[in-house]
Amino acid sequence: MPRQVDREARRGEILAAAVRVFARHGYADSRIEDIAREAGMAKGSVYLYFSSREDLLRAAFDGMSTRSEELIAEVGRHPGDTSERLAFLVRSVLALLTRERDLARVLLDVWSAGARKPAWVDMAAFYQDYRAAVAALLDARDEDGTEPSVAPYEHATVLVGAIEGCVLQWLFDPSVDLATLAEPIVTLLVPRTR
Amino acid sequence: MPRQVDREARRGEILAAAVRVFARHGYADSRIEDIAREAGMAKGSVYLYFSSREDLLRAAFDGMSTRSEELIAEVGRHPGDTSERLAFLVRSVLALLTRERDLARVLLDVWSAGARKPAWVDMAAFYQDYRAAVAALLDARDEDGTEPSVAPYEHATVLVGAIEGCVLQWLFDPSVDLATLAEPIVTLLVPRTR
Amino acid sequence: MPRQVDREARRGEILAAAVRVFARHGYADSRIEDIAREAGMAKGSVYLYFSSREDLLRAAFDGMSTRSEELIAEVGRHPGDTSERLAFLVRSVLALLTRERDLARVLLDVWSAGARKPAWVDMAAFYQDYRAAVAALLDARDEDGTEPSVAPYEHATVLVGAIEGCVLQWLFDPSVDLATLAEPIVTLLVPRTR
Amino acid sequence: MPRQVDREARRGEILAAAVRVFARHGYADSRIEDIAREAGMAKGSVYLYFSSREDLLRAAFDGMSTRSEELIAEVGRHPGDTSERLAFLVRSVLALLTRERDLARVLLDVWSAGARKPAWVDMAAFYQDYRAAVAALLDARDEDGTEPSVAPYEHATVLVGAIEGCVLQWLFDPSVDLATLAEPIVTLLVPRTR
DNA sequence: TATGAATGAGTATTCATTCAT
DNA sequence: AATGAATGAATACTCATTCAT
Repeated sequence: MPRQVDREARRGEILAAAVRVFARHGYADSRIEDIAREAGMAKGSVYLYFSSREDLLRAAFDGMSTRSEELIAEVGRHPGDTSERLAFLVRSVLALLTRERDLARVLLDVWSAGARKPAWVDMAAFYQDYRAAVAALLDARDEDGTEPSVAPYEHATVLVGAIEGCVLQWLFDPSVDLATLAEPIVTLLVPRTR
Repeated sequence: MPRQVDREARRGEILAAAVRVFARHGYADSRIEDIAREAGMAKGSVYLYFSSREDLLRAAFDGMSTRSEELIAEVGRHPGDTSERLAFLVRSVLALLTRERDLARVLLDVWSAGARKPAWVDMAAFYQDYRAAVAALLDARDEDGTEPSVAPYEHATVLVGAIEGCVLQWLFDPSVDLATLAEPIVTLLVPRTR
Repeated sequence: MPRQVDREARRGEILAAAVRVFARHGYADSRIEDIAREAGMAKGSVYLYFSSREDLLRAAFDGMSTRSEELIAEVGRHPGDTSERLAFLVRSVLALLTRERDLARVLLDVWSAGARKPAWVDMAAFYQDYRAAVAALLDARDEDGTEPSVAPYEHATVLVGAIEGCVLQWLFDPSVDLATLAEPIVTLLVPRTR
Repeated sequence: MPRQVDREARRGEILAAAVRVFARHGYADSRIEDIAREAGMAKGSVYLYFSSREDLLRAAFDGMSTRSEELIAEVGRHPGDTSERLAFLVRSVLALLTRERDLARVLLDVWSAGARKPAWVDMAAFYQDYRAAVAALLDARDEDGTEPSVAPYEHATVLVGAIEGCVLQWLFDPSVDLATLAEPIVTLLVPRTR
């Protein structure tokens, strides 16, 4: 019997290596061989777990999107009113990306690749869901009937945009302190519950 | 010097063709031959005006950044108080990108490539200048000494981020109406002058 | 020695599986893994019985050539005169290949590989022996001293060629009825004993 | 303007080089690089004229089949009765292959590849046409109403088979004198006109 | 014996760039 | 200036074979 292997664990190791390499050189300049070396194995072994180089990038995106969805689900269980929940979301997302800097850097490649291949990764759906979740929270806040100055869906678009746009700036320029930006975003874009 | 004029015009045609091709397939999947064909000339001729494929992407970015800088300069000459100037900036940027959709799509590739090669295109500097200009406007507004709830530079980061983040969402999903998002951004993030 | 018997049986199973796979996809497009799966075992196990992929093809050829030699030997024991013996040979060969269609299809690969590697499989010797056996039969018929219109060895070459050439056509086109071709070959190429 | 090139001539040179290389090592063991070197050019240049390695093999077959068809057409214009025409066909085919030994050696690869990929090269159709042409000649001979001992189509199959089968033996064993075999084949398989 | 995970040599193909005309 | 034929470096992926268990 051959060496017993935990396929999922092995897959995870390779993916983690790939994320590190993608973060370092960018997807376009990352060679399968680099990834294999980073994972401490031979080129061919990568293909036992991933069907192609592109498959690795997709898996990286899947990981991110899964985490995001978990985060959004967690927000629903967060104590406090909707303002507090939105604040929690903003802080959590930025904290997550600050922590997982490599994953965040890969975002740039995922964005670029995802925009061209809707069949490959449904970026549109991902952001639609994201906006919808935020809009639902914003809307809940207005149950009292007060008319907000900005419609919830547009407000959600701007809030989501501000998060992503701050991440973008941080990726280009590490002197931008991402974690610290949570408070300005909350202050400016999360309406206080009356 | 008619030769000189010709040369610039030819360069412009090629760059425009490149932008169309990049927008369609993405930089990674755009071949020099595609660009030459789109520009109605032979492959080799492209090299008489651009030194490499990457040079075309850089030129596309240069075009964008020049336009942005012009826009920012224009903002300074815009009549009205700082709130109106900021509103004008937001509207102008979004209108520009809505109009130049191809250029906007190339942004994804520029971001991705720019993040890896600081020497190639100084994305950090570009956004630093962008933020600085916005922060200056925000700061001007507070000359009276009132303490704003969010420091100007952070506020600028969030405002710039919101713009870029809304563009991002629009690029993935054309059902997001970019031009229309100007008002929510203005309402939410441009402080009204007292 | 039951172990020994087991071993031979196992080898036979694998070889049979290989022949089926080779017949289906051709040697060039047959993977060791396909053969192992067809034989109901793991890839590595194949190597316990055959030293390489090529070894399987050689073994397939060996099987065919052994059968052919048996057939030729049997012809010597066949009752009747030489005409009848030759007729029996033609019919037997064509019947054998009709029955073992998979083996026949592998012939194409064996021919192709065999022509390049004399050391690997001695195709030249095989056909030399084949022709010699047929020529001997043809010659025997002429013991009376009558001069035949075609020398025995050349006649044998044409007869063997006709058999192989009919097989070839049948392999390309199943609508060619191989078994039925035995009679035309016999009529045209096996001289009647006077 | 770039160097002027006769595309057809260049294609021909490369194909000729490919045939030499295929003849030497067999298709399976021929590298594109070997072919390029044999043709005195760089690897990439081969792809300016042929879309793939397989395309080269197909082109080799196309060349052969075109020549064969020309030969068959020529037979129709050959003076003499049908016996003489058939004899001419047999002699011409064997002379052609004797002359073009490299092309003949590639036959083995073409047979092997062609049998697996009907869409790629229609071997069945090629031999059907071949048989039909020969059968037509055999049939013409019987216009007087005499019943032949073997039906024309089967006779044609055997005659075509004998030719191919002799070629096969010659390919394995150069001591088989192919050109010389024309007479035995004619004597044995081409019915004399009464 | 049997297994199947791991290996890494091997190669077809692509395409940016060059340069002779 | 313009062309497009030629180049050859670069690389994803395959798969026969090995070997630890």
